[in-house]
Amino acid sequence: MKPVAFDKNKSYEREAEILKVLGHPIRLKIIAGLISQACNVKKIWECLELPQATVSQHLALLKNKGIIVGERDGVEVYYHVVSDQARHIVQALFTVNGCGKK
Amino acid sequence: MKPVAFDKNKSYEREAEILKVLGHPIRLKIIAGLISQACNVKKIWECLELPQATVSQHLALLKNKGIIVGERDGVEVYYHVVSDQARHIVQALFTVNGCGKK
DNA sequence: TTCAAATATAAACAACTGCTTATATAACGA
DNA sequence: TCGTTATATAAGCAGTTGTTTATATTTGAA
Repeated sequence: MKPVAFDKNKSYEREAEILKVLGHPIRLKIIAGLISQACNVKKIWECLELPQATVSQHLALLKNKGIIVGERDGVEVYYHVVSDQARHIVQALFTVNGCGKK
Repeated sequence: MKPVAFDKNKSYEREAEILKVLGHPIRLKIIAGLISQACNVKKIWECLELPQATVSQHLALLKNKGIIVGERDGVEVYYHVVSDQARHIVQALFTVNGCGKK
């Protein structure tokens, strides 16, 4: 049967959470970067010219939501994107141009 | 030339804002509903069993970000989605299953 | 062991968000 | 005009978020 347009029962909690996590300029920047190439933490904060702690905390958030994972290689930790959902969202975000004005 | 992976200059402000606005369970519910059919305010808050003011405020937010527009028909206001970007994001969100775990 | 580099974590605090409650505005019919 | 319905807006407040600063942890090299 067809889904109801406005469904009070379907919660959307999980889906909203993903959008919310990606909905921050720094995290979006990080994810966009990690989609194009896995990377260690230092390179990220150096490239973005942001404090190390700030970047680390954003990475922790993304990791906790299952969007990225880190792999340790010696002293460094390389992060890469594991969520196809995140990849598709970012792709959708950038393949459509502008704000929908006709 | 190829884009740099981590670009401190590209700001992502606008893009992050769209994700942020959609990244709330109620607003996501509203948008998902409006994508499948334009609707007036009363029907929305009745279907979702939410206070009128709450829904109105979320609608105002979505409207201010250029994601929906309202059209008045007498006393009622019908809202519909105008942002293709929003449509694509929601589509991406629901066509990919789960959280990227392998 | 000791040191330095890379990364993570914690505390504090200002700023922002979302809800509730109350009130305002708009449109229409009697 | 008045009352009613639909919608919007505002104030207040609790809870959340993001940044800064400081400290902890992990690893490898000397």
